[in-house]
Amino acid sequence: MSGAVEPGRRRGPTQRELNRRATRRALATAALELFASNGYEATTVDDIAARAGVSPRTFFLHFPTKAAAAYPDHDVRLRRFVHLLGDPESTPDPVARVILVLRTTLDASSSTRRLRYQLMMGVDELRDEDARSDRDYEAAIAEFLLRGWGEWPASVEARLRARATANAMIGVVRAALLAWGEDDVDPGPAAGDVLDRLFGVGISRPMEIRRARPVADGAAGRGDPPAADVR
Amino acid sequence: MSGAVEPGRRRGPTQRELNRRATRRALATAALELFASNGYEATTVDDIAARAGVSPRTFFLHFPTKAAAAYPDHDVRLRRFVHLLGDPESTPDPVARVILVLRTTLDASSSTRRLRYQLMMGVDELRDEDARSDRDYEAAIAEFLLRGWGEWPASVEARLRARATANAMIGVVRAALLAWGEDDVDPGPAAGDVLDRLFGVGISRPMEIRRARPVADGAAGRGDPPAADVR
DNA sequence: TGTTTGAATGCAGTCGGTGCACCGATTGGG
DNA sequence: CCCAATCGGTGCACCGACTGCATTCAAACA
Repeated sequence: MSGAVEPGRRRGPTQRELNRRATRRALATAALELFASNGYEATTVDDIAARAGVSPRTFFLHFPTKAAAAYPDHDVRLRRFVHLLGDPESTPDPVARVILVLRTTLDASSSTRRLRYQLMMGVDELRDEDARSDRDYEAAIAEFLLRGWGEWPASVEARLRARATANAMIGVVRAALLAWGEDDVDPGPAAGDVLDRLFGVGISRPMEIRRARPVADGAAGRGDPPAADVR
Repeated sequence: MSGAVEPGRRRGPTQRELNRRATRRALATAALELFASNGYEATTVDDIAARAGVSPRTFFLHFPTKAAAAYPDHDVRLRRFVHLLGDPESTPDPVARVILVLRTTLDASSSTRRLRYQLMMGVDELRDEDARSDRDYEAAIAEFLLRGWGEWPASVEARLRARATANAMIGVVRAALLAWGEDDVDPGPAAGDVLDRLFGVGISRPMEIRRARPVADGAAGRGDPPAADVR
């Protein structure tokens, strides 16, 4: 009865892990609330820790910087994104696929999320954090493109092409998100259309995202990611 | 004889201004040397100030952050860039013009500059600073495009289009610069070619840059900018 | 010459972030 | 069921970036 791991029966997270996640979550929400109400600069890490009911030292056990607390689920989203991208072998045109996924990812935009986004973009340090996260997306896209083009390992030219393409795409997405924040332009279609025109791809409509099957790479997948979300 | 500013006769900078520039320069070079020899993190602001022979407090009179000292001439370069862009009225296709200018700007790449660039890109905080400066270029390009398109003031769609275009371009340039840093790919042609393909523009060769005439907007120009430089 | 300006300074203090030693609860093994 | 290892959380001392404020001194100017 001690926990032999039967295959197919997933062993739940330990109590320690649960507690850990709880404090992390508490810190993240406390941070967000304080950022929203008092402003980013006016909020000290001590404030956040106090509100979350933990020691200040603990904060840095969960987030490397104050700014990072504003993007608590970056890695989850990134994983989700890569996951949506899926297997490069399966797509005839990797570029089109990336555009599709980007459009889809951007299509879920709630108004509270918009407020949060506006808040972030108004603070230099958080914009930096955002740009930093973009680099991860860029890397993911570039790698996907290279694999999709059958260039792996990649030549110098192919790497340049892939990165340039990825960066250009990210750039368009940034613009769309900015427009979303400032003028309430729906970022999904906006980015999608511009990307289509730029890369000469045919019309691409958002894909179905509910219950996407995990990619078949055998790794211990953490279950199906929930619906996509804005960035 | 008090200072009636005769037109055509430019009044030299005051002694104070010269001193100021001197200390600023001393700080910048001290910073760069220390960053290069000891690494960015290992270098304290006090070190920089000491090497520049100036009080630590003075550092922050010239640069807002430690990282900013690594990009002491950002505004000069930006001005130069805008200046090269020139009058939007004069160009049939603003996009082509931007590409031309970008290519030209990137074409001047020295090997010491490359070392410096590699150094920068290896440090997260300096990459952030770099990304921050990119935002200024993006804004400049976007505005130029809008004016060139005759969209001023701009509609929401036009703004999105302009910003998306500008961001995409900057993205390609980033990729080219990265390739330059990692694989010694000449960034000017690399970025130019990709941009040409992406935006469907005809072949664009680097423009003549020596002694470009100042833009005729009457403002007290600080004289002709010297030859263009990498970013 | 005398007054004003403003760059540079010194000082005290805030805040973000780290290394370290330690505590105490969960965990897993016997 | 108990013991030992583990590991998240804590307190403390500390560093370095950055700021506000009052002061100084040389350049600018009338």
